[in-house]
Amino acid sequence: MTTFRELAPKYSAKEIEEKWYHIWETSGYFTPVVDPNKKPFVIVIPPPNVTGVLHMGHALNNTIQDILIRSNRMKGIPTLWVPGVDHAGIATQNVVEKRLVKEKKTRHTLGREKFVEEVWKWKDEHGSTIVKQLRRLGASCDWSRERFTMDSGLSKSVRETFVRLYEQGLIYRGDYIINWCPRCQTALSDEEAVHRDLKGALYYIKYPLEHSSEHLTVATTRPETMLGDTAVAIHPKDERYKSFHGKKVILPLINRSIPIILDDSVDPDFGTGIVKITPAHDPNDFEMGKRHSLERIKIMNPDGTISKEGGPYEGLDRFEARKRIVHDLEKTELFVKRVDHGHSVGHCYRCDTVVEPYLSKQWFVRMKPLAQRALQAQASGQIKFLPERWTKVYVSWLENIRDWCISRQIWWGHQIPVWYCKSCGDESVMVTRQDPVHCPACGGKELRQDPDVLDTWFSSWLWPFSTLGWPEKTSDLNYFYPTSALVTAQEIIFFWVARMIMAGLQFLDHVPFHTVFIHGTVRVEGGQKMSKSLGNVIDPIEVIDEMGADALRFSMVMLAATDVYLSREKLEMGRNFTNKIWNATRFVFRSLEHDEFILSPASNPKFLSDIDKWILTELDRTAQKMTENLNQFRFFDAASTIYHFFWHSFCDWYLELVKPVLSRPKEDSARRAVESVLVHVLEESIRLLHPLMPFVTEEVWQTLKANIRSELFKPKSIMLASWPISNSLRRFEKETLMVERFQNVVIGIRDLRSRLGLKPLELIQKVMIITKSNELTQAILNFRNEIAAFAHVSELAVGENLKRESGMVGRVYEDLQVFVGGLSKESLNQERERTREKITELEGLVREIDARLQNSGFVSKAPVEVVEQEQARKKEFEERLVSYRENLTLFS
RNA sequence: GGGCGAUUAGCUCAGUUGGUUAGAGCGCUUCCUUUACACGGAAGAGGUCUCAGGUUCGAGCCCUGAAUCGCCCACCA
Repeated sequence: MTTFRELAPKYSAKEIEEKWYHIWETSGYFTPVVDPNKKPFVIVIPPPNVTGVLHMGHALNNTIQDILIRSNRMKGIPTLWVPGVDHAGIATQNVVEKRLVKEKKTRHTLGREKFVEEVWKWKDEHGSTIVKQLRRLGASCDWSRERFTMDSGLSKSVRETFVRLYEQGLIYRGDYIINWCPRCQTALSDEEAVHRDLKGALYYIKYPLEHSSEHLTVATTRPETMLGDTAVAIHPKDERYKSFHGKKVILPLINRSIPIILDDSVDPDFGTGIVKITPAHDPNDFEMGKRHSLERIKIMNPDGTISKEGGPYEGLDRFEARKRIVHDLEKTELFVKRVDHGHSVGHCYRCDTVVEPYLSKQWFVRMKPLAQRALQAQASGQIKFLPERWTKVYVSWLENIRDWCISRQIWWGHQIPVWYCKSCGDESVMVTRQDPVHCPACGGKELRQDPDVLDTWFSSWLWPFSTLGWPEKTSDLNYFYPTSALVTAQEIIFFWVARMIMAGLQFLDHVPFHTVFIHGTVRVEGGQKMSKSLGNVIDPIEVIDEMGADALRFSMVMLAATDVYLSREKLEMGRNFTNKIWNATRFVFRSLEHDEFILSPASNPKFLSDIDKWILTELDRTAQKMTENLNQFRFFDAASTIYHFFWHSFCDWYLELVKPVLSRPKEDSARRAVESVLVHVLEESIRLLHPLMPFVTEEVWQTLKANIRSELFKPKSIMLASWPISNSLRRFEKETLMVERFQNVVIGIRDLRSRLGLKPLELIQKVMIITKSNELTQAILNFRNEIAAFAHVSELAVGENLKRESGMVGRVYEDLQVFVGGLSKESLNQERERTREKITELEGLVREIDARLQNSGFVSKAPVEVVEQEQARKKEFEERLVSYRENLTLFS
């Protein structure tokens, strides 16, 4: 048993964190106790990639989730946080392929089956890295419900979803232009092609008119695609080119005759107003090709080299081909010019290769009908974004949604549940829940499954219900769906959030969550995103090793009101606060002489001093504010509320004030009361802090529990202790006001002391406090010992009608004045100047208020309270002015 | 091209429906090793709230415009 006396002088985060996390997990505290009479609080984790390692974005994201989970759990609500990992198709495949390269193997030499086995092996060995790291952060996920997007249950959800959508006519297969990554050799969705502005060039090339010496000049940024041109297009109303209508041009280098077509989509103002059309390599051209029934010539292989359709350029890499084509054209009269041209080019979000618009046969989900319901759900208030402005991002994406390309030409992922009959060909498509054994059309048994796998997001979008057992009607699904909140970053609103909402509505007729909380992006100081490739990463695990998880969590929350620009120094805030908590605890513990305390001291006020009542009142206010802040997802405000209370109210004032009391004998009743208050305030503070800083608070709480016999410590863990509930009966407003007066007196004396060059421990001979009422005089006298101790004063005079002595300087408050005497001439001169400045300042303020009060508009239109308030302020300032002016006369 | 956000102390940012003399952390200055904590304590300096108009009795907050920065979206051949 840890005893109070044994509390280590230094907080050793590592040991304590490991100890408590292990106990929490093995005791099953993360697993909710289902209570049918209570509405549960549920979050599903944004599943990190199985290839991932914890970065600061995860640290922030999961800290916020854990705060919500832990605070709700303490409120006695059955609370579930579902953890899991995403199989991250392309990313994982890339990682494993890279490892194979070291062994001089490729996935093709291994074959599909062996390769997938390799990936599973890799997953088993390395895939749990991030899951372990989440534990180090303190995340109170229910690990007994941990899921993986490729596990059998989730695979079943994926299959069910695909089949349903297919049956509903919402999945189709077709030849379209998609984004193709020549390095990964797979299709990508529009969201996976990241557009970036690049410096490129616009090449002007003459296309000679057939049977004529005339020519048309086209402008293109991708000259290599001309190998696949099957037309040139002009705007039908473009007067310049009217005479070319119906004619043909000869494609240079290839010498193919291609038509001149008329199309409204041509912008006459761009380039020459003439555009070359490559239907197989450009989405616009593809559409135009459909309208004009143009041939589609694929001039590129999947690896980005020129295909045999490219004639003399066959085999060249696409960028090499571009250079060669430009070079070859330059040798003819057909090359006009090259001008610099900035344009936006898609890049593979996984490997950053420039993607190619590429014609191929892919599977798509028809998104419009799904988007419709998702928009409706938002409009009817079933979905709320926080902060609200993200609603607009969500809405405009859904309004402009395009079909989702879901097939990927990789091997790691959910293979598409589609079979083709070898004898009937690709047109006979079997899409079934059970693997088919024969072709329903011809009875043939030679079936072939579509080799493609599904986009990883096709499993992620089912996450809020697939993790709970859907499509089975499990009790988990019944009890925990829909979930309560989703916490994520802005980057995946499209990828994930919007699609989950669509899936929830489509498959369960209910939004998957009600609140979407979007937190900031973590960046490095200077503004870049934190990324490995930039080498500017601050590793959260290193920070945890060095400062502790609590420090990291607290700092992140304090910083994350908006996007976070992180630096090492900023993280010290949390470290320092952890240290403060630990040391305050040590102080409290070593001050305790008893082992039984009044654990709700506020209900026994007769034993309490005004100072006790003040700290209890502040504590109650803190509990109330924190609860409100957390309810509104205002994590920064919650954190700064408790930070301020604990550090500045509790440590700086209360602990210092009670030190003299704690030097009294054990039997002293005031001492006894103070001990109770200390235990009470400390205990409740750490309960308030627990969602933010789970480890240090558990350690402190358990030490209290081990040494104090009380109902309060009945729970086995602070995790299971109750969330403090604010109660006006625990507040002492009048005493609190008095303590604030007293604090002002102390601050005033200290200010004067420091201003007049007196050392902190140098005794001040005389302090005089002039009050405006006998009541206040008595109140101040109650604090005479504290004032003497705090301000180091040998003689203290308090009263309403005291005579100020010449040579004393003072500070003026609303209803009292503090004077200090025994000063040097130099100090007096300085203080005289300061008093003059103060007078000028107050005169200015009074003039301002006067102007306001004389403004008839203000008096007639402002609320009565505001007018009265202004009048009161004026009166107060004027009184202070009188005092300061009188003070001025005392300097002589 | 469209949209969104930001602009408040030296730095990083709060400031919730308009209403006292605009706050915090870090940094800075002065003092203090007083037995919980120097990862600390006390005191202090520091702001024409980007600019220009407007609404209002009253604007950091609402409206219009401008500038600068950042982010997102987009089929700029």
